[in-house]
Amino acid sequence: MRTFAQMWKGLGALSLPSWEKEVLLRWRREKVFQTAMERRRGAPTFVFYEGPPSANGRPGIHHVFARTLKDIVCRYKTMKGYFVPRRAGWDTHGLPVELAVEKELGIQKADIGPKISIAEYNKACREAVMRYKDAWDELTERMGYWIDLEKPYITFDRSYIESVWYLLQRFYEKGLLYRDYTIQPYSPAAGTALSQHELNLPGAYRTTRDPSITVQFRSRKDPQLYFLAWTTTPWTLPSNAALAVHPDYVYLEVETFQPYTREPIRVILAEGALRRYFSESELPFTPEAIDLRTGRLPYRVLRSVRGSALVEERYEPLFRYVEPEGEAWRVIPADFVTLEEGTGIVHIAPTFGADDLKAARKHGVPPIIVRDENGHPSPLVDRSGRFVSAVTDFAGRYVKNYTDDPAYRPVDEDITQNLRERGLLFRKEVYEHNYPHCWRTDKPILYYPVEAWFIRTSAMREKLSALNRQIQWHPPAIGEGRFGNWLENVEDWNLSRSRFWGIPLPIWRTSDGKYERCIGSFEELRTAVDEAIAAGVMTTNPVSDPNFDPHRPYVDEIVLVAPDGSPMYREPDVIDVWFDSGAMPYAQLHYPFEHAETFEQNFPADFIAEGVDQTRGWFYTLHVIAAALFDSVAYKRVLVNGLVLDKDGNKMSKRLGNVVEPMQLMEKYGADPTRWYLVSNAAPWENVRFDEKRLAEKVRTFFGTIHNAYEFFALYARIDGYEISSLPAPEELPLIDQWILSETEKLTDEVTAAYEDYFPTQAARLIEDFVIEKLSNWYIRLNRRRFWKGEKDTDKWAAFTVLHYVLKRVAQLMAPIAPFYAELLWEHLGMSDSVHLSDFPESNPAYRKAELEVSMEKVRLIASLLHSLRKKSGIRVRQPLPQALVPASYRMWLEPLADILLQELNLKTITYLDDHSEAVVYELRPNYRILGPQLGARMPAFAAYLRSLSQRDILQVIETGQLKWEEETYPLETLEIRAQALSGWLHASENGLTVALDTRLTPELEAEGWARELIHLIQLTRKEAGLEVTDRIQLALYLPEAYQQALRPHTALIQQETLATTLHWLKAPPDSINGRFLDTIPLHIQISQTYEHA
RNA sequence: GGGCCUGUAGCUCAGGUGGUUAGAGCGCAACACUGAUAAUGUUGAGGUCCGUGGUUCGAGUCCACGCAGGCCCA
Repeated sequence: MRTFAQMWKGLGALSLPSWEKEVLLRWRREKVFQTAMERRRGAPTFVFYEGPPSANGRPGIHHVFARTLKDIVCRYKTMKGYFVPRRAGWDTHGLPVELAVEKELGIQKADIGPKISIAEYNKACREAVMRYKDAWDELTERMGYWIDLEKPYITFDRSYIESVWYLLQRFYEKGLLYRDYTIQPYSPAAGTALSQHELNLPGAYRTTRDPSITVQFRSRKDPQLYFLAWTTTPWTLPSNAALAVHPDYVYLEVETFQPYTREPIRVILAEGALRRYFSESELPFTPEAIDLRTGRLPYRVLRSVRGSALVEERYEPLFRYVEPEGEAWRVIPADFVTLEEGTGIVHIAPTFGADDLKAARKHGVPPIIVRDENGHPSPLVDRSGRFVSAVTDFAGRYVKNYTDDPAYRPVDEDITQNLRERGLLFRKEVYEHNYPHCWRTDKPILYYPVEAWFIRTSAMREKLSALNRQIQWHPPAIGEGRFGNWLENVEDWNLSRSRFWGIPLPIWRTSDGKYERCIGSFEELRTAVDEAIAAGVMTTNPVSDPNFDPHRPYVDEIVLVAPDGSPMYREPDVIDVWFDSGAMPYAQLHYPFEHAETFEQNFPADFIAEGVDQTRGWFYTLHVIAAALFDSVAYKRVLVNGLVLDKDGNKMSKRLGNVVEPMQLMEKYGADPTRWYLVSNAAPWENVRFDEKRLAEKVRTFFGTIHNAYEFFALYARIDGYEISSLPAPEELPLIDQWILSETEKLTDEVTAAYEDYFPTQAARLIEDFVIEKLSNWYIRLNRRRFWKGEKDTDKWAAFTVLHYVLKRVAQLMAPIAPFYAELLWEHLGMSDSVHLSDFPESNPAYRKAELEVSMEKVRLIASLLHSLRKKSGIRVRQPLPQALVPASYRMWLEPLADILLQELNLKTITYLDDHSEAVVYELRPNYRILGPQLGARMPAFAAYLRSLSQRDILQVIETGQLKWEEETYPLETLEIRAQALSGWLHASENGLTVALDTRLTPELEAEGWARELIHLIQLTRKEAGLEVTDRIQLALYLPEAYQQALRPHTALIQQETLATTLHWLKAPPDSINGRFLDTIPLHIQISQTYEHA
């Protein structure tokens, strides 16, 4: 057992990184995290979900940010008595993994199959995805993020996938999972769809020159009338299925000439596009006026009409290679129509444009497609980028030069020529724009129809929105705005990804699409395979193997049998990885196959936290799955964090070289300051500009201060062998102790409220302010003497006890945010266990003295004003001054604490000036808050009147308690009285408070100042001599006689303060004068240590 | 193009429901203290509250339109 004197060991200069490592060792050795969990087992559960990161990249500082927030909440809730299971997870599928593997293997997507088998490829992905797991685990531990890394959920696990299949089957059974096609960026040269990510690669968008043609669609009901539409992709015109107009725009019917045939025609285009095609200047209305070079055409406007009135008009198609399977070739309304380019009428090819498809579906316009012998639909351009045979005129032609054929003739030109010959080309130009290219083949992409499976989220809009309103968003704006708006307009969720490394869609179909089956468990699949074996389409059952890998390609090898005996093949897609992570509440528990009860208890989450970028990611997919299948929210509360930008507000990127490496940062400054900085700097949802300088500053300002406070305590506790004692009742303590305790209790309440509000920023700021301002700057500084003077009396003991109590409380309050230093402080304060095993403190109302807090605030304000006055006077604080003058209204606040003020400012008395004192110069101002609504526009006049009053008038108003103005009486409450000055004194004012300082010195005061000056000089000498603060000395002094005389009455004080057992005044100056008194007077100080005899 | 967020001192940020002298910390400068001393304290300088217009007796705060930056989506 250590003694208390041994216990209060100092830590020495602040070195958080190395201390933190010791704390980590201790946590590991004593299994503190596990203990913290165990102790709360059986308590109410606080459900937290960890969003799974992907371990195929290194963790960055933004991960530290999000994880700090999660950790704070979980630690806080644990201290508050909740059982908070925290299970790590890994997101393992998806494009980033595939890309990394392809880069490493030096292959491309197209090589999968020919050069490398899917099995090998997926094996490489599986190995690659956990590449940085160690770096992640290391970071997790180093930053103090308490989460269970032993049994993480992993999205590629068999059990995880089985749960996902179960969920997909439930979507399927509810009719919410369906097959359709979607328009996606597609590279015919590479033969593959491209992801958004690939389009965003640098260099993907390039300036391209394309033909830009305006063509005429002949109206069915009026053969002389044409709709003008504009396109930069003439090759899509054979696939035209509709024309779109904006329902609110004005359209004009214009009489003009066909520029190539010179026949008179009438055309329709938007009023806002008129100038683009017809010049303002008057041209004679004759064919001769046509100027093909400038595009100037004579014209006459015949009538105008709203876009909505054109809807449903029919027109003749430009090309009629295929008969549509429905009502095509009509005008439909669409909001996306603009006047920026073209005619205000948009050519719609549902097979080659995402907007086109959307609008066509909305209005029941069929796509222009052909069907093969099996009835499979196909667009008019095949997957290699060539027109199909049905497009007789251009059959087999590439729509772009995908084969680097030097003799390639752009089919766009031929189509244009064809139209021109038929009198349907209205204008031809060249258009320069940014168009996406395939990053592998450098060829322009096509927007192309791709088969896909969708979740019918559009059918759930209302439910999604209603459930969203139950979620508490921090901040609310994201829930209402970004997320809420998104839900209200949500489109169906395209689940399909034509890739390899992902959870395979568990759907099998016959080739003719007649039969289809969605599998929901391995058992179901096993049975289905048995049936297939019985029917002869399979020979063995791989699913019987308990280690069956449900990934591709193994799952692709499974063929099932349809009721009519025909084989069913798996739909080749894998699913969007966002579904993986959104399925995490269920799949991490292998629900419903196992742990159904645990699931019930852990759904939905009480709390999740991730970055804003997850709004359409994890936040969304969690929400959709829970809403669709469980009629519930997936999380009750979500804390959204902003981005971590560099110090100039730029996004961090490897390219800019401004990426902050979190491990290095924590090695250099420590995890606690990093956490504290990220949290205290700004609200979580704001973007943080990460500035290393500020982090370094945080170490000094906050951690340095609290550490100094502890070191101060330990220094004297050690000397006196302080033993931890219970806190005396408040009334037994000096007011200053009562004050700091009251502030401590207040802090406890406020910090608790901040944590309860999921606002750790506020908690951190409150703690900072308390530690720096209240504790260090005021309480400790003012009480230093109590810790070292004299013997172990009750007052000294109380000081120790109070400071110990306060530091201990701070350790607990800061523990969620700065778990390391809090732990260290807790331990060094002699507390057993871990601070993280303690119960979060409740404030003790018995120690709360609100009025004392206010008083002290006034004292500090006045002290600050008086300090500035001393400064102005040029009289140093060592010199006592006779009095300060303060308005009498402050008496009730100041009187109990007057000693503090006297001591701090080295004053003899405080004089309270009567409110009606002639010495005070007053100013009257209106109380705007009260009079504003009453006086309205007369306000300025009233204010002017008050300014015009003389001192005498004002004093009279104060005496009588009322003011008369314009026939009306105004009581004192409607006015504000400010003491503006104190005539004849050195004074200062702030916020209507004026104080003054009496700087007149008497000989007595002056002598006292000298004594203190002398003490100061002797202390310096002691220090130079290297004496301990407790060493006794013998003192011999020389000063000129007059000073000796004046100082005699203070001999005792001098001896006491300098621990001088004897003081001998030298009559004559010694040979060597070794000092100067008050800068000029010759002084000699001679000290020698007194050795006490045993 | 749409949705959302942000804009206050050199830097990072506070500024319930509008109230007339806009605050803090850091940094900077000066000083003090010298029994927390590689510590501590005090004071000071420093602002077109992004801009323009509006509502109001009164706008950093409310409204409109812009500008700049950011995120997400097209």
